[in-house]
Amino acid sequence: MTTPLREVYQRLLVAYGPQSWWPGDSPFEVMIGAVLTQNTSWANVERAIDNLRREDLLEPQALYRVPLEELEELIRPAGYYRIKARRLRNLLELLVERYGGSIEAMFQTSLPELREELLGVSGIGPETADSILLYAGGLPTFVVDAYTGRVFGRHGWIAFDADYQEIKEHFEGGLPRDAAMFNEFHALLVRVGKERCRKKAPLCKDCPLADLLPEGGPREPE
DNA sequence: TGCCAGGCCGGGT
DNA sequence: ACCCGGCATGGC
Repeated sequence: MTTPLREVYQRLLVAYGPQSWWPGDSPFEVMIGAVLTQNTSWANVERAIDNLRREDLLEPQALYRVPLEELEELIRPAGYYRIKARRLRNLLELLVERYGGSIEAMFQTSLPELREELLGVSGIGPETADSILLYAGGLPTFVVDAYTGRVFGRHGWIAFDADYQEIKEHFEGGLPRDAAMFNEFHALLVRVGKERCRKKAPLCKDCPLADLLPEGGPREPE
């Protein structure tokens, strides 16, 4: 049985409506948020971003010039603040030193090339890279996160031990290469994951995908 | 109180 | 090629 990708997408869209996702007033802000939200709730990320906004630091050159210790204190509410300050700095070095601080210039680079460049930055892994490419750059790459694997794993559509690349290819291979749809689909998966597919226990009652569950209810990892 | 949140790295087998 | 500890704040 092949995964009913389009069916899942349609149901989520009907149930929840368009998510108009990834709050951020600019591509740069979205990019910063992608790093800050690593394994962290968005509410905490917003506090950190608010701190940066208050100091007028949501601009590449300005943030690049902030001393590391100062950056650490500003983003502290987002957690992992020391390592994330270093990761932001690494990313800013790519943006400023290679692209002159121009987001527009950065996104002139082709999707596969820019993806590799981002992955070459210490602290930018596949999900963060894809989030930047899709949500800041509007480029058609599918973002996989913990919810994606959990929702599809519990329905038996993918293996629980499938790695990032496998899951990504599962989606990209079964859908048209459309950035707006990738954007919406991932946002909907986070929505249904948060509300109906927590780590501790699945809340399958009233889930828009409930009747697509396999016999015997949701699957669990070994 | 303890568990969890929109990961990723580096060192050890 | 895996496996695992470390990283840190705030909400429920």
